[in-house]
Amino acid sequence: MDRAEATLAAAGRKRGGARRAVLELLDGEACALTAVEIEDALRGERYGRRGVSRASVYRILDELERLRLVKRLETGQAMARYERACDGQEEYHHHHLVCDECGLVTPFSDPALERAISKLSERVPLKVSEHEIVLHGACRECGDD
Amino acid sequence: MDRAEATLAAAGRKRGGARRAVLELLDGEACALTAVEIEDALRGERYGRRGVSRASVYRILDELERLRLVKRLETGQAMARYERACDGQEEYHHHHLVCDECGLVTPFSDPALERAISKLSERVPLKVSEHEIVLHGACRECGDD
DNA sequence: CTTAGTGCAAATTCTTTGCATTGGC
DNA sequence: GCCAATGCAAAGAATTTGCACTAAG
Repeated sequence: MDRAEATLAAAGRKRGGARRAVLELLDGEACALTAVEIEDALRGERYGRRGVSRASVYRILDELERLRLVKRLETGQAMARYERACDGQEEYHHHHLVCDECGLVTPFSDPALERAISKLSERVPLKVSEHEIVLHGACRECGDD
Repeated sequence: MDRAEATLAAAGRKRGGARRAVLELLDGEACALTAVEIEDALRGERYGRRGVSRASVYRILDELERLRLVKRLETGQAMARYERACDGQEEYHHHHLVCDECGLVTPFSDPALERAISKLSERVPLKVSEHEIVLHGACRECGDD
């Protein structure tokens, strides 16, 4: 949140209520939400029934992504998801499990995997800045045969 | 290819020229293509200038994906990409490097990473069937500062 | 000849843009 | 007051669907 405020100010931005609401929402959310989920959540009481138009949601997310305050991710579910970026904060870094049956998205993290990724990143023909890992399958609910 | 023919036959499908062309194209391609790239490629000489309507391309890819003959992947580039599935054939299994500047997509594979993934898959609340890894960054051309 | 395979065009869905208005500073 | 921030409605882009027609078995 603080970093967000600072970065935005540094970018010469004013504080809009809508953007503020989006930031607060994502800050409190552990995992990735879709634009529509965000729009709906902001219509709720929790955020003062403020309501933010969908266009604004997209515009705001897009800007936050450029400022690296938000990370956009694709889970193979036709719409993009967004979550706060954990700039450096290891404890927030994670990846996703996606249930292909019901669409449930859950976060997970694994040090061994991160180590493998970072070693790999050094010997690949790309200056790696991000990585995204998605495991697909059936969740407990759906896959209990 | 053979497996494809067999699977399709088993599913009671007839052999259409369009689907055949898509299969041949993907079979010869090492990495993932977008629907449009596929459509364009099939218009070319190599595939008898057959030409396959975009709707068919999507329909065919969708079916092949359901039959697990093709793998769909999202690289954060707004459109999905498709490549042949390497059912069991370890030597074909790979992941992707995406240059966020120019959009170049390159394949790579890494045994250590695969080991980490498979170990991880066992202790996660999901019956994992697939995994997808994408490294984002700047390629040689774009990131040579 | 029966059913899958295709093309074409219209329809959907997610996302972006244009333009007028509102609101920080 | 000036420029960023928003809302609304229209525009776009990728993908899907409906329907008529062709073709494989």
